[in-house]
Amino acid sequence: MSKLPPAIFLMGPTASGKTGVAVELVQRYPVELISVDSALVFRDMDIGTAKPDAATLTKAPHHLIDIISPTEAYSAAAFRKDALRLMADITARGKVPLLVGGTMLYYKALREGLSPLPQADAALREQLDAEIAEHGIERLHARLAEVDAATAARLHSTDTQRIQRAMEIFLVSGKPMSELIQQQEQEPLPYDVLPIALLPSDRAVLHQRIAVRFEQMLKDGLLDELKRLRQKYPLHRDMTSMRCVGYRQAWEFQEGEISESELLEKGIAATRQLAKRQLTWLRSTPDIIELDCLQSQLADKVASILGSHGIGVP
RNA sequence: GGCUCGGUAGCUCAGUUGGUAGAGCAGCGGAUUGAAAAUCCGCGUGUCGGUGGUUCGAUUCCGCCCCGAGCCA
Repeated sequence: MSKLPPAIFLMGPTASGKTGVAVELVQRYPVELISVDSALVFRDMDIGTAKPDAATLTKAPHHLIDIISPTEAYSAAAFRKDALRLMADITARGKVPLLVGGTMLYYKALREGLSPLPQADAALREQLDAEIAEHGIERLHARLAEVDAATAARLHSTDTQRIQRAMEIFLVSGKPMSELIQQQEQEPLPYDVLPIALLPSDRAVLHQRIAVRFEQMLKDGLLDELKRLRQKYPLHRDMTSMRCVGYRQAWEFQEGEISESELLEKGIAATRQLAKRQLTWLRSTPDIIELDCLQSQLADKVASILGSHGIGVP
């Protein structure tokens, strides 16, 4: 029996109430919050990301919120590095790291590690973008097949992003991705992880919540927020930040490409689709403790799970 | 009240010169290694508005009825 320090993962689809639970727990238990969210990292993107408000963040501070500009890029690898550092600090302070958020790839990268692949190369990506625009993705897929047949066979010929990434890996490192990923990072996560998933027992209810929340975002000024962002930063619609659910559709509306009712409909649909993909991840996540996020007193239910695992008793 | 055009999947519509039908979107399932709120893959039975008639056979042709839009009174 190893004596690894504990860490809590609080997972769940968008609009499942993760933040509310985390905020309650941090006030009752010796835990510190680390956000696991690829959209909350962006500064000045508050309404559309459903970021906890300033007052909430004051009483329940989250690490890894507001850490980069909307013009910058974050990544699963950057998250892993940041989270490992923060978790070590938190543990050293005698507290328990509570990771909360909905970016499932980040949890996976943290738990299982990442292969030693080269990091993103913005200039090269631009070059490949141009090539794809001119010759099409099929041709890049064919080129990839010449240098990395295994990866090309694994990827569908229309999966632009992964084909581009695989080619980037080869061009930067001189080695095929299929070879590099054999060398999985060995070190397991040095924590005793308690993974909890908040899942809706009734999908229709989650959908209803999503609709209400998106309408509220529009009332709260999502469009104004995007206007301010575009004034403050040199944003482009292809940037990661501007591909976020809500912002993408708001951008389309501001460009006159869709109507206001389409903005509402498409924003809500995109959020539902996000939730569905998050649920797919959760089904394949090992060892999770499932809780119905639609029940009342959710935080208490989570607290009792922590208690039964020896967390929270001072 | 008369005439015209519509009524087909949850939505928008295509189509069947008569052999019971298919796209997009939505939805559902899946994949997921430095962009992941991204990117991609798979899944299409629905009283073809209702009812009578013609026919071996009607969603398709004809009659009547219902509903919607428009024009004329």
